[in-house]
Amino acid sequence: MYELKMDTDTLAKIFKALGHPTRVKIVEHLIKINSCVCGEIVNIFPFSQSTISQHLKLLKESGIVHGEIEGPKTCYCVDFEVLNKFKKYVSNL
Amino acid sequence: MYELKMDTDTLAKIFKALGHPTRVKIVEHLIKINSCVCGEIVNIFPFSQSTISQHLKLLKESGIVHGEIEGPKTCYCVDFEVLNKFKKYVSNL
DNA sequence: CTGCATTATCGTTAATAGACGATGAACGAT
DNA sequence: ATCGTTCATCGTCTATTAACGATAATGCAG
Repeated sequence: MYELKMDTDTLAKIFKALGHPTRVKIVEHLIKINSCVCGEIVNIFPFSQSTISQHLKLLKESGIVHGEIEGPKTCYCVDFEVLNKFKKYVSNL
Repeated sequence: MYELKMDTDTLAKIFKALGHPTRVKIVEHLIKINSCVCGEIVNIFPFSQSTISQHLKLLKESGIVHGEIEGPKTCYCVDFEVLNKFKKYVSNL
């Protein structure tokens, strides 16, 4: 049903998405709270709302995170399907 | 003796270094042959020698790879110390 | 319908990355 | 001492990234 392996381009895109300290911290935070989180991500970091929004967009485009609109807010959470495939790849390096 | 944890900036630098398909393949290759390899890396990829040299430089700067000069050649190999810490981080995500 | 809160997008600017060819540096062999 | 091999670095060009403020879009509350 699902692809088992990730191709190199997909992997590189995820690596690239994680290639910024702020995005690493965003993903760590999303994993830690283990649920979707709406909005307050912006308040955690010393950057403007638009900058964080851009980081989230990059993370979404890589597939490691997805966001769902819930009314006026947007809910972000880790895509554990993708994360687990990614982790499996790294652990097999 | 060694640092056990990698700080976020170091991690992000490694992720970033792996954030390009060619560099992913270079690292995969270095791991597969499990030894230092001199030179012929350039021949594997359809890019110029200078481009590959740049990619290797980035990988070296991230710490995941190191290169040693052996006479007129340069020997590249994975720094398994760094790689293992990195793998441990990812597996704990 | 008006306004408020929330998030995305646009436009800008400066910095970094990706690719190349050309040049330069280091070494071994002749 | 010169030549060929190997690799790094420089300069250039284009494209992408990171950050911001400003603006737009969405949906809820009144």
